[in-house]
Amino acid sequence: MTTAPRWRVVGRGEGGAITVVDLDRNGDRLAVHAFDDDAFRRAVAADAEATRWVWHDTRWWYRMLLDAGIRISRCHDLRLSHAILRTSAWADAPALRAARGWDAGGPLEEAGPQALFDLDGGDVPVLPESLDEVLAEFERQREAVTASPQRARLELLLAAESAGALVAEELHAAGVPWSREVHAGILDATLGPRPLAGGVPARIAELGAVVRAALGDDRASLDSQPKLLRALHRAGVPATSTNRWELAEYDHPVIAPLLEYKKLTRLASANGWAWLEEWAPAGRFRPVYVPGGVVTGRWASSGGGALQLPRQLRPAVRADPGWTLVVADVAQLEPRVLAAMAGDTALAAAARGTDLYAGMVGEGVVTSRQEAKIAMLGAMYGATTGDSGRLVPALRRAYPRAMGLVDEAAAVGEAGGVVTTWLGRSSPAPGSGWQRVQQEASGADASAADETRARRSARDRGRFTRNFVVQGSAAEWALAWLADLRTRLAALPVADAPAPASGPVFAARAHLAFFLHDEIIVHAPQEQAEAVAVAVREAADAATRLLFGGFPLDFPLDLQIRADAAKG
DNA sequence: AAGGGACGCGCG
DNA sequence: AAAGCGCGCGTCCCTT
Repeated sequence: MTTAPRWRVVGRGEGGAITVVDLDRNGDRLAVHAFDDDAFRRAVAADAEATRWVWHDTRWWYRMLLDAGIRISRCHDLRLSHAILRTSAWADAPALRAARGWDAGGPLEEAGPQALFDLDGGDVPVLPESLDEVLAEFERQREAVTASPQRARLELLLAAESAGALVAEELHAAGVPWSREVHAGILDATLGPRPLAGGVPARIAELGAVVRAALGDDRASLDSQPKLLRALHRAGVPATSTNRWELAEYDHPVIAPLLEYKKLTRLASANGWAWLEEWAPAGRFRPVYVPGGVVTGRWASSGGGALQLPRQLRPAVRADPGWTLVVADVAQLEPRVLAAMAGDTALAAAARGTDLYAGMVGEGVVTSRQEAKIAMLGAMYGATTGDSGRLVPALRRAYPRAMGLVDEAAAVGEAGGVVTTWLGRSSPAPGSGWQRVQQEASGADASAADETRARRSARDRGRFTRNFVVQGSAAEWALAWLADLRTRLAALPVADAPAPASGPVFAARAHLAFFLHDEIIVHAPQEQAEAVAVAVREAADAATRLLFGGFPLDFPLDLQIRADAAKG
C-alpha cells in the first residue's frame, strides 16, 4: 500500500530536468520522479486536487501550467514564505536568514529563461530552482515554523500567502473583462473625440485656453509645475504648490477651469486612448499583480495601474454575453480587523449593524458619520492635527482596547522596535539612516536641529508601525477571503454558458476577475450568479472565523450582481 | 540619451 | 473641507 504524499517538491534535477520529490507528513521521501515538460504537466493535471505543490516561485511554475489549461488547488511558494519568515518576529530562523539567494525576489523575467538574454544585467539575482536548494529551503522553512511559538498562525499565513500567489496568476490569466466601447464612450464624452496621434483632445484644448485667459498669459505652460506656479503668482494667486487641495482654497477665476483641466489631463494621460490600446487590446485588461509587494503584505501591481483604476472607468468592466459580475467589497475592513485584534467588544458592538461608523454615532462617541470616519482614519493613521486629530481623544475614551493597540504599535515604532500583524508578518527594522539620526540627537553635542529631526523621524516611524499592524492584518483577512472563495468557486458545477474570452481554465466556470485590497469582482455565468454571491459571503464568514475564531464580529459585504462594475 | 527625483493624483 | 498610512505611474526637469 502506498502513502499519499503530503507535499510534492518541484525543482530542477540533473541536466535541468524537472524533478519532483514526494514527501510524507514527516518530510520523509516517498518517491522521486524526473519529468520532461509535457510529462510534468500531465502529472500535475492528474494530481491537481490532492497535493500541496512546493516550488521556488509560483510566478514561474503556475504560469506555465495555466498556459496549458491546468489549475491546481494548493501550493507552498518558497519565495514569498521566505520573505515572511526572514523578518517575522515569531520565527527564530538563523539558518533561513543565512540562506543566500532567497531574498532576491526580482521580477519574473529574472527568474526565467529571459535572464539568459539579460547579459548586461551582470549580477541580476536569480532565485534558486535546483532541486537540492529547493529541498533545503523547504526544510529550513518547516523547521522555522515548527519551532515557532505561533506555529498555527504562521502556517495559516504561509498557506494564505501561497494561495494568494495562485490567485494572482489566475487573475492575470483570466483578465478583467473590459468593454472597449464603454471606455471609448467615456473618453469621448469627457475629453471629446479622439485626437490624431500626438494631438490634444478638444475639451482639454478649450479648457487650456480658458485657463490661460484667466491667467492673462496666452503662452502659459500648464503642464510644468514650476512654470504653472510662477504664472499663478503673476496672476495674483500666492500658492505654494499646485496640488488640487491647496488651489481649491483660493478665490480666483483661474481656479475652477484649472482644476477641471488637471482632471481631464490626468484621465487622458493615465487611462486615455493610449492606455486602452496598450492594456485592453482584446476585451481583457491583464494587470500583473504582485502578492506581498507592499511591506504590510498588501498586494502591489505592476503595469497598467490595476490598483488605481479610476472609479469613473468602472462601467468599462463589463461581463461577457451570458455572464455577469458579482462585485463585493467589505464595509470598513480595517476598523473591524482592529476591533477583532484588540478584542475590543465596545468597537465590535458599534460594528454590529452594517455600518460601523453609524454605530459609533449611535453610541454617542461622535456626532456624525463623517466625523466617525475621519476620527477612525485619524486614529489608524496617526493624525495629530486638524479635525481628525481633534476627534481621536474621544475614540480613546470610547474604545480603549482598540486605540491602545495602535498607540502601542506607534510607541514601539518610535522607539525603533518591530511590530507584527495578527498572523505574523513583521515590520522591517529601522534602517541605518534612521538609527544614525536618533543617535546623533542623543549625543552630548546634539543641536536643537538634530533633536527636532530625530523626533520627527521617530514620529514618522511611529505612524508607519501604527498603521502597519492594522493594514497588514486587514490584508491577511483579505487573503483568507480570497483563498477560501477560490476554493468555493472551483467547487461549483461547470455551467452551461457561452465560453468567455478568459482562457481554457476559466471557460464555463465562475472565476475571480479583480482584487483590490478589500474588494473582489467575480466573473460568473449568469445562471450561477446567486450561487457565487452565496460563496462570496460564506468565504468572508469563513475568513473571519479562521482568523478570529468566535469573536463576536461580522464583516458585512456590500455585494451587487450586475453586468458592469459601476456602483449603483 | 538615459535615469533619478520631485510632484501630483489615481486607488484602498 | 481635509493632513495622516500604503502604493504605481505619467510628466517635467535636472544630472550624468
